[in-house]
Amino acid sequence: MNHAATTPPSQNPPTEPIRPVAQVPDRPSLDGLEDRWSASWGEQDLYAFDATAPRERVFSIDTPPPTASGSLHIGHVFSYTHTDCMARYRRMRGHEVFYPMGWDDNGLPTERRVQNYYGVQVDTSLPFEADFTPPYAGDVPKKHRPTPVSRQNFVQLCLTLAAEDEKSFEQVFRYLGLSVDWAQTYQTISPTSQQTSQRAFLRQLARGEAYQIEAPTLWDVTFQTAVAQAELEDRERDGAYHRISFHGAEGPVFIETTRPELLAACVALVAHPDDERYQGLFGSTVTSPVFGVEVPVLAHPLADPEKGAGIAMICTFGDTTDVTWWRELNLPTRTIIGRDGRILPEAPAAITSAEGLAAYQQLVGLTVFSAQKQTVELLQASGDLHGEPRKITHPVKFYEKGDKPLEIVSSRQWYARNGGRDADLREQLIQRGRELTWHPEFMRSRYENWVDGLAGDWLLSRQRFFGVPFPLWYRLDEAGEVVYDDPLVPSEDRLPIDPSTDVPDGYTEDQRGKPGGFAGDPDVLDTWATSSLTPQLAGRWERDPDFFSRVFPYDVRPQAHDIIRTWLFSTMVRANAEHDSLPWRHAAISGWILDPDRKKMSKSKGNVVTPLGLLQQHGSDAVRYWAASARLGGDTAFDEGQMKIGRRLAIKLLNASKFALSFAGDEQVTLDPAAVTEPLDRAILAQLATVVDTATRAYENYDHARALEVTESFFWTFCDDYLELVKDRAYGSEKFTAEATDSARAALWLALDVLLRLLAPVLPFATEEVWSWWREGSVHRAAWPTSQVLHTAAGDGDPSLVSVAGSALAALRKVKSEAKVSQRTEFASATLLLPEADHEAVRAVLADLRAAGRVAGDLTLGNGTDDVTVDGELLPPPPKNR
RNA sequence: GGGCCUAUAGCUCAGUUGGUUAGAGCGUCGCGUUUACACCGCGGAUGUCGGGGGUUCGAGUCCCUCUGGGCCCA
Repeated sequence: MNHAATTPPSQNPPTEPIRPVAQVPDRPSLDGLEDRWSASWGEQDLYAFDATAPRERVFSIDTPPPTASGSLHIGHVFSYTHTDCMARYRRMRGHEVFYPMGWDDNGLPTERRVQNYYGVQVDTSLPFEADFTPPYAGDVPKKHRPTPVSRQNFVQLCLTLAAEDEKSFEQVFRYLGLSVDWAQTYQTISPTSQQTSQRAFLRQLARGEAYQIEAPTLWDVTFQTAVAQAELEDRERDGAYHRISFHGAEGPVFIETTRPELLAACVALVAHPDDERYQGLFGSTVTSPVFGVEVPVLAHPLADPEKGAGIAMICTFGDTTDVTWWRELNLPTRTIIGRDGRILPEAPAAITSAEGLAAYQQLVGLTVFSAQKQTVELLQASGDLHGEPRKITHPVKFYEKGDKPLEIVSSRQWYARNGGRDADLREQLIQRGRELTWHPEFMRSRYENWVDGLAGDWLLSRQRFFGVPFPLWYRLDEAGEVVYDDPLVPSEDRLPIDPSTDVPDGYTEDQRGKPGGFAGDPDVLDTWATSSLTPQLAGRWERDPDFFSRVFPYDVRPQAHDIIRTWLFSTMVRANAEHDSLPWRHAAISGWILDPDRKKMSKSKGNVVTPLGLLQQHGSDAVRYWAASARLGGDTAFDEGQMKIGRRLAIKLLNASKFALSFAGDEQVTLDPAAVTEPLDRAILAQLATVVDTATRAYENYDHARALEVTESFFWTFCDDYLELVKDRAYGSEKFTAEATDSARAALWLALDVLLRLLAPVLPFATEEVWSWWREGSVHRAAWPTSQVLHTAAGDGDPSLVSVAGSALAALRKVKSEAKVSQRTEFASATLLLPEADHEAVRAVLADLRAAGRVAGDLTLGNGTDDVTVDGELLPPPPKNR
């Protein structure tokens, strides 16, 4: 583990100016703090990044850009709070924090939202309409048939809606109190991002990392686009094994398949080379039923003897195993499924018999689903379907955003090397993963697991409308056919370009689409191809080299674990290739929010809790408290109870602060360690010194939850025991000397000063509010506390005094509680029974105990156990007021 | 099938490199309107640390194994 703590740039003791007179409200309240302080921070540019800071003083964050055209959910609030706690801690440590925000408005989610919001659909054949008004805006009736619009109009709608969504996101994040520098915002679709993305692609192309190839490709028939491995997910689906007979020289050969509709696309049968049942068949041929195509029987180790009949038909293409077989066994291609998911009009050339062609005609134009039914009927008619289909459930590959099973079609696509076909590169990327410090550590195995399992290179091209275009054109030969081999590439200074409107050098617009002319690449880049460049986008790569050198490689990438295989991995691939470096030093991986049933929270569950509503209901500090209570990597229950606790903590902080500051009256609060003379006061500060050290160590180790826990737990002891014990003394009761009173006040103020700083990252609003009562400037630009001042004040004070005194106080309270009388009831006299070893400690705080326990007469000590008890005489309870 | 995480009070979770009698908050029950705080305070009760085995003077903690939950990959 890499625990190397960053050397703090400044370790000055706190010197932030103290106001001459503290202004404490009569009734402190959390209400309205979010609006007031977020506005104030904005006006002051409190979180502005100073781009002149030297790299070693910069702490840079590669913030996840939320998908602008979705909606923020509670998971965003959760993980962004983790990041913000880090950012605020680092800022207080004296780092210049680079904390940008991005909006991921590029890609399919935006397309989908625009379609649904405006009730439109792209028709690429339509021309641009300058004054186009969409038929609806968010109020599309159910029965509305999408209005066709041109691609350019559609893109404009995407940009318009994304901009609106971004505004509302920013509002939520400001309300949440994220200390983002809002001047550093970027969008993944902006011209600058397109330029960066296209530039990076051209570099990949120049280095030979990007290439195009005609190959079987996973295809989503709904979205009409190719899909990459990283976007796949398996879903359990019902299916059925159909037992089908092929006709061999020695009699029928039975295979079992879940996809009988692909029979016309069958190119071979395959069994495991060791499978004794089929030894005699290897090398022979059989004829497919219904279509009458002769196919070979082959051996391949991927054939699973346990599965079905142990012999399978290979079709082009039913699944990824078919693709492997097809490639490794050099099989022909017989495509029957089109890109719309329907059976193609043209039968494969291998089907030659009249019966076969007639049968194929019955399938043409059918969906996969209907084609299956039809094929089954054909098989039944020919007597080649045996028995009832045997129902099973099996994993089927889906596009993660789609709802129809993926098909595999052969198509020309762009790919980028990512180690999927290259053991050296793969090893290099795994090594990069080991250079990265993961929080928590075990998340690295997710990464390695993914890299190890890569099945091929990164599919870059998408057949969509809204996205970053490929910055390429192709020559058209004399027949008007596209010449793919030698794309026309723009120089980098022309970027960004749109090949559908821009013209390659040496050509004119009127040559577009003409024989001997050119054609633009119609595709857009995978959104991850742009999102993998967030360090470069936010860091102004190639646009401002000085700026870039101050932020890159970044200090930390915060994100959730579900996108390790996509965002994290692809960013590693790009940085490794382009910069020969890690993109960041640390990866801080947040867990997920689970609903009370321990399931991942999702919109489809109909959970209508909006983040803003939640923040308004409980207060931002309260919600942040809930989020910050969870350590990195831990999946966490959505728990409003925890938010209520956070709210109480924030309120308690206001009230305890008011109490401590009230003792100054019209005098200036002082932070004078020398004034702390009483043993109990020194004890509490000694304990707080340990808290500071522990919390600091925790933050250095990206463990905000531990820092909060130790601080919070101290704070409650501080309030419940310490404040009660010193109350009388701090008020200046005549039972105490002026020096003793001053000691209590000094300790309270010193403790408050430190506590506000410790809690500032988690509770930015309440701490800023209190800070403003008595300090100049913002607590969020104040120095993180060190234990030094506290040690000075505590001297040789024994921190264990606090707990000894606390349990003695609890024993006194318990007597009253059990006697069912008010805590104001006085003891005539009392004896504390506790271990003799503790007597000396308790004697040191006896006066405070007498006051807090309201012992009118003597308070003496006797021998007892750790479980402190009291032998005492209570006076009659005081009369009830009012 | 391979891998990762997780199992501690009714609930949510802490428990450092093994070290007496296992903690916190919530909830619950009882009491209390005390001039920081009723968005409050005080006090009480609550556990075979998932099961089994092992290492050790000593295991919630380390090892093995079984079981449950969650996730990633195939």
